[in-house]
Amino acid sequence: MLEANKILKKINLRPTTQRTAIIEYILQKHKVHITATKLITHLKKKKFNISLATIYNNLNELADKGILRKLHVNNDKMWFDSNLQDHYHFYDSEKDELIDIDKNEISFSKIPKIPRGKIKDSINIIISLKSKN
Amino acid sequence: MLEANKILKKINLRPTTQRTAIIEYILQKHKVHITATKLITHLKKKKFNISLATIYNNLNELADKGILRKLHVNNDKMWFDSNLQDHYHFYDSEKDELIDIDKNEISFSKIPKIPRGKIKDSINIIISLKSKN
DNA sequence: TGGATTATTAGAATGATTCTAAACTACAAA
DNA sequence: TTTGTAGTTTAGAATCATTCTAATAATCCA
Ligand SMILES: [Mn+2]
Ligand SMILES: [Mn+2]
Ligand SMILES: [Zn+2]
Ligand SMILES: [Zn+2]
Repeated sequence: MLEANKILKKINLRPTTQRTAIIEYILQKHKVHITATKLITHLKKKKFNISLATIYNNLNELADKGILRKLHVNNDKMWFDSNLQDHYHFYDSEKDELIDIDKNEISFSKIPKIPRGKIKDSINIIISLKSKN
Repeated sequence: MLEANKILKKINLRPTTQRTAIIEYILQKHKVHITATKLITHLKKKKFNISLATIYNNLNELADKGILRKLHVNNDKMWFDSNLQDHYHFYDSEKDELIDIDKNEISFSKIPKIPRGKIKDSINIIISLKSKN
């Protein structure tokens, strides 16, 4: 059984050709940052036909099941991240590309006091890059 | 001359009633995080009529002139921040509200190596909050 | 194998933002 | 003051990412 389909079985989703294609893309690259548009473009280039709605349905479903994580980078589009570790990102705006920053590449010597009655839900750190002059 | 209009004169924009209203709102609260929709709702409540296009035109123009800063929080909408200091944010998703974190409330004991050929453009830190239990 | 459940899809709907082009206003030169 | 011009506002259309709808198709398992 395909690795992709083992994953689908584990999370109780039927192994359709569309899902398998999406998951195989994710597995192949191991650590992926992808958007719906980038993914459909990639698949269409490989002559694999799929609708945009299916891409969204599945990326969101995989995020719900904890296989992917959703990232807000800028207001343009939703990113899906296959790296499930705690980590942060560089954003290369010229290439429109995210680069992982391992959790232990950043450490804090001082962290802010959380407002009372609240607890931390998630920390999002994005370091935007530009070209050296 | 109104404080708002002094600002407009300094940045070479004509003091229209719409602009004056927008800037007065920003000044009154001193440190503001606002979105276009929140602002138009506020102004309409005060019986001040203005079009959404004008809100966007002006918030963007003020951002261009360095009077406001644009913030990406999530993909829903653009935020405009009147706090020009280097700082970070808590995001209270229940209230849909941003809270400033002063630059010196966070310090780093380790910072990641910037990829070669690139330099840091901006650092964006958002700590999303949820209610305790 | 049949029927229920789940999935895919095209196209419509939604929401934020920008664009267009026409009407209006501020400003300053005469 | 008047008036021409550049700058501004506006309604509504356009755009783009995303979600929804409801019809069709595939998967599953009794
Ligand atoms: Mn953006
Ligand atoms: Mn969002
Ligand atoms: Zn990542
Ligand atoms: Zn702020």
